[in-house]
Amino acid sequence: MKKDHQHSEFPHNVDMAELLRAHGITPTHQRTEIAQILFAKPQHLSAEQILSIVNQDKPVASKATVYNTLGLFAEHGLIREVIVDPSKVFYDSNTCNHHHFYNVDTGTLMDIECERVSLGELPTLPEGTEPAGVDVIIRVRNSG
Amino acid sequence: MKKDHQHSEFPHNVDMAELLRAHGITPTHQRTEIAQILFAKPQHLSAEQILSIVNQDKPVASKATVYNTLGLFAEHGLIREVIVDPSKVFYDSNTCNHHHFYNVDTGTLMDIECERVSLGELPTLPEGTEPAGVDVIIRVRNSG
DNA sequence: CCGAGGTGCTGGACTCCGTCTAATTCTCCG
DNA sequence: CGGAGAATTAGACGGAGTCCAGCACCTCGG
Repeated sequence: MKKDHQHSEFPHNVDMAELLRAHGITPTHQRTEIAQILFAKPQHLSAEQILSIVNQDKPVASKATVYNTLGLFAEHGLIREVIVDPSKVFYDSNTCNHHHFYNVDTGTLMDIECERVSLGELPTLPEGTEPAGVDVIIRVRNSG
Repeated sequence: MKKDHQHSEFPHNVDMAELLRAHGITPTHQRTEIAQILFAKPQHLSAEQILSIVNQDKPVASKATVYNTLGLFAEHGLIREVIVDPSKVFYDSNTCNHHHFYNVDTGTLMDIECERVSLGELPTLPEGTEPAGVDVIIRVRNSG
């Protein structure tokens, strides 16, 4: 199969390439395509969803690349992993400090602006550890 | 293989049987054995760990039964599912309102008494939903 | 005592998300 | 150009959890 990593005909890609570079990530065709999907709007997508979206018109990235890329983005703080469902991880393109509603009936994830949750200061951490993130998940179910 | 659901030679089992009945669960040999493991002390075990503990001396319960039982216990509020690691679910025998530290380096889970985390009142829930639980997870990593 | 029906348990096959591997392609720079 | 190192790929693999068809055991009525 022929590849064309170097052709970036969409000006949009340039912005994404800059964004990636700004986070210390070498931009590639696959990475910019995935970044565009993620940053099209604030949303919560699973790896499987991203895999199918990125390849819906023509094959762009393999499963391994999607997983690698999402891990890389999360590692560099571009996106945030949200673990609420044991069966899959969601990736959140909103990295502002915020929390989540999770509807256990529908599997839907919604943001909560952090001002709407008053969380006091952190308790003393266990010996020899440093903070790596705070997740607040409010699980809800349909009342109907 | 011969079964003996009805023989409960350990007085301990009686307590567990009562506990199960009090939560509307029919006590069986497998269920009381699993309950004893869970409630021996406050702890966080995965389904796989429980499976191997319950069968370490002699075969007591199959994988399917362990999963069914843990789901049943969680459904009836005897234990609490803790979802912090995408690769497995932990079951927490402490159902008091509390939160968790999760060490991402070691995979260790620790309780935080709820008094040590000041969490204001819930934000307005999404339309047509009712609360189903609040999880606060403070992720830490080794600073060494 | 017998048989029927209901609940619970079982092992083994199966699914699904995610990871690994070995081989290929791309990029970059001397 | 040419070679080293990074990125990507297809497909095999792994592990947690689910499903299913059949068996074991309990209860109850006759």
